[in-house]
Amino acid sequence: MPNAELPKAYDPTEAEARWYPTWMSRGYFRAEAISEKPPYCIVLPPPNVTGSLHLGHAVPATLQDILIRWKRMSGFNCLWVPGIDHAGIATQMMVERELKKTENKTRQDLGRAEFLRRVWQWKERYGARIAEQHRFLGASLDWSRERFTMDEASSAAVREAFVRLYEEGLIYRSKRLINWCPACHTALSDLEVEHEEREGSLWEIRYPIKGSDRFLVVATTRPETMLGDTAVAVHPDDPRYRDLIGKTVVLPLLGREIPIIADAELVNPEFGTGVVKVTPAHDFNDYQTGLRHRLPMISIFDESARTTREAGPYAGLDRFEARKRVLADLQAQGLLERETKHKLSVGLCQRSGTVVEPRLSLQWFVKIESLARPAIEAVEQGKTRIVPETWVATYFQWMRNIHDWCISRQLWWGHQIPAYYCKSCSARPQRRGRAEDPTHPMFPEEGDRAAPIVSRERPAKCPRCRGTEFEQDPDVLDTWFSSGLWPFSTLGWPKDTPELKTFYPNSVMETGHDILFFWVARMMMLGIHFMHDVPFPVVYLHAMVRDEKGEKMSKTKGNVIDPLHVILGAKPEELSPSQRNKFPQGMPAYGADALRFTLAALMQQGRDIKLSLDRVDGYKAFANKLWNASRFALMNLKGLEPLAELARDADFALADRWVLSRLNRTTRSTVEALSRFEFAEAASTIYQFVWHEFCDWYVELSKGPLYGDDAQARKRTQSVLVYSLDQILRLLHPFMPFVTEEVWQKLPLVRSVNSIMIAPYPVADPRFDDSEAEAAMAPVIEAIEGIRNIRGESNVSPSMKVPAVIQSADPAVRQGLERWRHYLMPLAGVSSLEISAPGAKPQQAAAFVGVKTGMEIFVPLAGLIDLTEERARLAKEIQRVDADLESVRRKFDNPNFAAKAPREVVEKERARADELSLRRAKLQENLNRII
RNA sequence: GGGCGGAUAGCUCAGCGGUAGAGCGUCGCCCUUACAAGGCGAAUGUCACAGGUUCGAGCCCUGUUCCGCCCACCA
Repeated sequence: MPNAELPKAYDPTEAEARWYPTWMSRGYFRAEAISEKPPYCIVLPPPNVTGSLHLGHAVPATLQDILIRWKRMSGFNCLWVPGIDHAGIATQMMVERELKKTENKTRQDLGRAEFLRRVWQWKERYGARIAEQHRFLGASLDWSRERFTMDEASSAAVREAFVRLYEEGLIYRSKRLINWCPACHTALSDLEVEHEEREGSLWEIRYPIKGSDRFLVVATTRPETMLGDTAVAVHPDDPRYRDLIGKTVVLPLLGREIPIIADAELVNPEFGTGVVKVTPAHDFNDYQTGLRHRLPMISIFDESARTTREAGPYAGLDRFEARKRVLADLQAQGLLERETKHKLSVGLCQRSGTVVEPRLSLQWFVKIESLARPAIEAVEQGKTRIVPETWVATYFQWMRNIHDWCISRQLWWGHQIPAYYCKSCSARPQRRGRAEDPTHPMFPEEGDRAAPIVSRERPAKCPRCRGTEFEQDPDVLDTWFSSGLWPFSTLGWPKDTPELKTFYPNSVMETGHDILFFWVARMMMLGIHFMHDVPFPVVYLHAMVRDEKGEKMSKTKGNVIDPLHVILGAKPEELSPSQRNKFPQGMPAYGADALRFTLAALMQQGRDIKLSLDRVDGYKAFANKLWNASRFALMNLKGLEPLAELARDADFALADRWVLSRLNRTTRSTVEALSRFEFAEAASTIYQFVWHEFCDWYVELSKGPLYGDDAQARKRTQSVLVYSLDQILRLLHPFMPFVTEEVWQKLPLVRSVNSIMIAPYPVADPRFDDSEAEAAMAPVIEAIEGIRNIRGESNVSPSMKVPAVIQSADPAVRQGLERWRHYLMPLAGVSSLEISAPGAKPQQAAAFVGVKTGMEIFVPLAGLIDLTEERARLAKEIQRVDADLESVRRKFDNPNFAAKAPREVVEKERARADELSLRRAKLQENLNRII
């Protein structure tokens, strides 16, 4: 029989390499555009093409594959869309960095077209790598529908969305103060700015009042921006300064005369000196103040945050150098009153870490309010449910305070904005490298003088002057603009495709909570706007993977783990230094199944999970356990015909009924947990059953009939074994696709399909629920455990059989034990078993008293047991029972307990008190016997 | 400044009103013919602190202390 040749240990690497290509070539991953089956669709959050995947990416791949495989086996027409995100700014930076390193060139050296060619090369390289990593994870993605955010179809969707929003007045161009990264030379959205608390200073500076020898003392954390001050503000009700409102101060260093204004919004009279310098072009508060008071706006920094000629004698300096010079000169002129330590929060560019500089510039925006409102309502009305619910408040808080979205980026890699400037009649788009004309500040309400033509295609003729030469807006769109269309752009939108009809809305959005705003919120807004329906009824937000110390995985920290290293193993030289420390011999191949099961098992609904490779090792052992249980079965199936179905009316033995009942309950709990996205619950339910019920008990109990003479009992046991394994494998398949397929193929089953991945998912069948069998097994298990306890405590070798005496006052317990004594004896290692009503107790025997049934178990071990130890053991047991008794008594000592607590509870406690008293009495009796 | 998590066994975490649990690790006995990646047994907790509600509180409420995260234009 080939089965006997099964190796003792499961080799994941070998099996995993075989199955993925098989499944793929048979087309199991492909969805039908039109089908009788109910649709189920998930779009994979497209990973950034900045590099290869790290272990964090294995989470969405695993969880979504679990859902997809479960639903596919449950009869759904499943579509799981693979894709990759061009990740504009991030990828451009990676390629620029590589270019600098390998060729010592900048993107400007190459020019836009050549640089883009290089980025596309990068995309091909890492895109392929990412797809490969997903395949090794076992992700059953429909590769025939793989997409990229910058492929032609996605680009068409982006242009369509942009033009429609523009025509609806929801996209506009405006000169505003935006977040600018002086290193990346681009605008950023609010979300792309990360805040960090830093130690800084608060400087107090004297501004001389014109025509007086008095000063106004302003407080600032950024003294260099005074070069761009166009006013000084005080609170209108501040008695200290009321008389100065409307007067003029002379800006130190530059000598510019600026007004003293009153502004209740900007100024908090309690803070600092109660006087605020106003720099509208370099601070968001000051900008608003500037708009309110129509102040001039002077840009003193260029795109690299170096001072412009507006800074007069300070022109041409880096902003931090400018600060030093300004402070030194103020000091020299005696205008610096004092410096105090001050904590402040600085904005940093998410990608480069550079301190962001607010900057006045012409950008494209999405008018957000009318898009946000329906997205808020959808969650309020439960059209989209957020799981875990704790994120709902966060979603609302952000959505209700949302600002217009700056979507233009001064980058090369991305979707170029479909706006065209006629070369002959309209003003050219402004060059952003130049400082804006300070004497003619452009206010948003003044509109856009250089109105472009916004169009899906490059226009043929200018409608104003008939010109035919156009220049396309050089800017590209924020990466998240195209991602926001993903749930429908991947299905063919704006074309009216069958896929769109079948799979929109998607079934669930499964992603990390870190991109709730970046991505989920935008999909909600754009999905509802363009498709008139929410993009998905459920958002499941998973926790973030951290390393075992709880730190974020990042390349710079060197704690990123390549999922392929975990799956396939890695040589020492392939590992990062910190990993090599832990794995000096290299990383072992844990296999995709073990990795996936670990991620599922750790996926509690917290904020983050700490991944330890020791856990992966534990679940690798689980795969091996399953393998060996199957191997045991296969070695003992001689004579069994391939199993079609388990006869429900067979004359099952207690163990059969018990395991079928437990299996059935496991099936029910697993499906319920999956329905609630409780991956950890589902995984541990199966784990617990497979290892600690099926393997520990049923497999052991099956040895009797399998090795015995009763042919009918053998056949029945074989059938239950095969049936149970079949169910277990199918239950487990979404979590551990490879080992389950590998084993399932070897089982003698009558199959209607030739892969487990398209076999039906188990359904709980109430007819298998058998509380009676479970109750009947309880005393058997208790007796076995009691005897094992005695043996273990006395260090009796497993090979040594011992006699046992069990006494119970309950005739039903006695009967059960008598009937199933052939279960008890081999599992407890008992040579002779005597079952009786309580009576004379054997001499020289160790004793154990059952917790629930109160049965007394005696193992006469004359000469083997150490009486001192036995005494200590019983005494300790009594102590423990006393503690429990004490806590129960305390309840009854309180008269309110019996009066107010529910009757069931009181009864339960009373029964428990009786049980405990009985147990205590017997333990004491046995203790006395020894003494 | 606002908001949200977390604090339970050595470690990682379940439990969220009625007998404190799991996995890993630790300790003992075992190569018992599926599995030593294994079997059997054992030990281990002022459930962060202080109040309150309740017959009864890791669990609910209030406050405190730490740790972490998110949002926010107070110089």
